[in-house]
Amino acid sequence: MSSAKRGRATNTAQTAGPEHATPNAPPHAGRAEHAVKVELTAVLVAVAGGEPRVMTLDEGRALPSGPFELAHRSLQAGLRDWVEQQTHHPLGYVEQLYTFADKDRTGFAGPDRSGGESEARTISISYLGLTREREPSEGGWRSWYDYFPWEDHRAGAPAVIGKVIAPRLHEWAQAEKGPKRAERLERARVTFALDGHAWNDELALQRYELLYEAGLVAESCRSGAKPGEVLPGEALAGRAMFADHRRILATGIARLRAKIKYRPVVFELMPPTFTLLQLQRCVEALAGRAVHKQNFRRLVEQQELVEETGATTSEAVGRPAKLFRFRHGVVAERAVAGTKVPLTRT
Amino acid sequence: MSSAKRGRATNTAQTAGPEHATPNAPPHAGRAEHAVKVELTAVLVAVAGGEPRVMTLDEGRALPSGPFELAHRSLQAGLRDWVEQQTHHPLGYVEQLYTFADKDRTGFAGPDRSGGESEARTISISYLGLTREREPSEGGWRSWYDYFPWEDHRAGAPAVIGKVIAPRLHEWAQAEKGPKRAERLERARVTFALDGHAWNDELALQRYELLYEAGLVAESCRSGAKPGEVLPGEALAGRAMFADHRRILATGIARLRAKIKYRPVVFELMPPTFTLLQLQRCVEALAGRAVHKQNFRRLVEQQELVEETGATTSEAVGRPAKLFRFRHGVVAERAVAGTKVPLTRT
DNA sequence: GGATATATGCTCAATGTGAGTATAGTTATG
DNA sequence: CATAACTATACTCACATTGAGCATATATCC
Repeated sequence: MSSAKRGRATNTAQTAGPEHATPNAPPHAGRAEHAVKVELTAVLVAVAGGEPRVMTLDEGRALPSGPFELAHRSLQAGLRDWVEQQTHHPLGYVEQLYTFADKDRTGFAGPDRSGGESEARTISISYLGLTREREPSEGGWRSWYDYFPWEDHRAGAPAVIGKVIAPRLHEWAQAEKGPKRAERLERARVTFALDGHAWNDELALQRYELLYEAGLVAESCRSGAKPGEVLPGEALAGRAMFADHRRILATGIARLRAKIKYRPVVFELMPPTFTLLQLQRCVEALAGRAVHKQNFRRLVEQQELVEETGATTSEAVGRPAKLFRFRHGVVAERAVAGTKVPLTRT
Repeated sequence: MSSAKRGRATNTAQTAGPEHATPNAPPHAGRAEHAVKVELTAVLVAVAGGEPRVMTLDEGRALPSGPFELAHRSLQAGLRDWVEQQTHHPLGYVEQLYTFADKDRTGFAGPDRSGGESEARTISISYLGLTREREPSEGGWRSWYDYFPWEDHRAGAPAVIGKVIAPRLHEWAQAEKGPKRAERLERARVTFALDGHAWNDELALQRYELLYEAGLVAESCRSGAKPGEVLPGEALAGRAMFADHRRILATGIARLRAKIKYRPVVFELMPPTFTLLQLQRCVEALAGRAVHKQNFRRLVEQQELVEETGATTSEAVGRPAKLFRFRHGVVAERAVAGTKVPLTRT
């Protein structure tokens, strides 16, 4: 066996053959490959002013992104390059979200959608990044509830769900019949907590996808809108984004909401010292729901994730609060173990 | 603005310009892109004979995989094509795992690693698939514990951990000093449950990565082995695989072990009817640890995921067991809610 | 000096969970 | 056919977790 036949990268062998007995030959070696474009996209999150913020470009219509290039050492390195170049904001904690390649979601054909002749495939690899805002109002940061107004349940369920979303999803379900109708109704009930179902903050992506399918967000009518579907009312839709960036944002929100419940990642979003209420507000901003104050403290303290600095603060009215900092040793341990969050039942 | 400028796919615009004010222009439009190869890889899992099996090719050295092609409608569709073509096994439940692109992990240069001049980038998108084995001993299926012998704790911690892994990881840690040594020791303790730490079955990937870094698996010495690292002893290593397929497999195992604890996916692996013990054995095979029998039944029943068929079976000795089937309605609901698994403390 | 607001400590009930005991219904074997 | 061996299934118990609420402490504001 020639050494040329086992190049370093997968699939470099150019000839098909019966050499399957070689220890390391990929089973499909020799087939022709097709190149596609690879796009890196970042959901960069910070919390400031009690709001969960996401870094955007182009007047809030796009997430930081750029093509994966040969010069990049790795996917993450490529992403860091793009984000730092586009936003001048350094990237801290980063984790991969999802890789999308749906044909009809990447495009953004409007009423005048141009022909699809040069149908190049684009694969979009998305990442979640966590950081702190540096200057008070650095450009580009927007509350993610601008894009998903129905996701903020900190002061109870938003009116838009009962007044607009529920009835229109109901119409959408009625457009089907039999088991398909029942299925649509059930999806709507579970994801939007209708008819007594409990609100599940981690279903942010499923909710967006449901609205997309039902034709209730602006992105629906770009290319995938089926005839007969309800068309979007701007009041409902929340802010739209370029291509499938809002879907990627929803994926990031869902992932982060799930993650804060079992891994101590809130730290990445907090200043060096903070009060327990600030920490709670941060969690509430992300989860989009209220947290039981006393139980939150109990949890944080019993997990030994924080320690007192000795100092106190009295920036607002009321009894001054102790300042805490994270215990980096414990945080590192727990990065692999568990952390939880106590919610309020109502 | 010309319609040519807003093609359907992301980044088709070829000229840079000041048109940032257009509603949908990607912020980096106009930059040159670089093509890379995209590889789809499947971790296809079944449970048979009380063992968790994974579908392999090439004498167990590779996972089913193939390049993403223009003809594929989507990433999943491409994956299904490849798997069905290579294994003749239909694919049921599928979920995306991770997208890898590390330069020094995709290759497999042995002692005679060929030059890296044509350094094409390969991105590898991996998926987890769940099915049932069809015929008794269809080719290609192997126990995943052949690849990760240290992961099977159903009959207690495997001897290899105490006898081989722990001492060699200790040596590896001693090669560093100061905080780095402490860090290595702590990683070893937490992931391999040394010094009284509890075994966490979901850390399969972290364990493999640790062994890889420590030079204790065969894959370590292909390209990334640093001088001064311990070299692999074959007894320890478990079965090796082509390129980074074993890492992908570890990712799949970790994901599946986490998933069965909160989502009813075991169903995909079970025959239409089964006894509760069979269901338990399936979960145990996946989790790699023993489950408390009575509590397992309590959990399964209280979650109303199964219903009696009315029939009983008496294939082995002992009191005949009732046969159950999954309640597909509830399963569909819970696909979004929760399911849990009671473990045994020891 | 209230009124008001936040901080913080403590109790309680309901539920979840790991574990053990007891009993029932089979097959294998002498 | 009695008994051993084994699996199925029911029930109990101790303890940890968790959602909720009450009580008290210490500030600011008017």
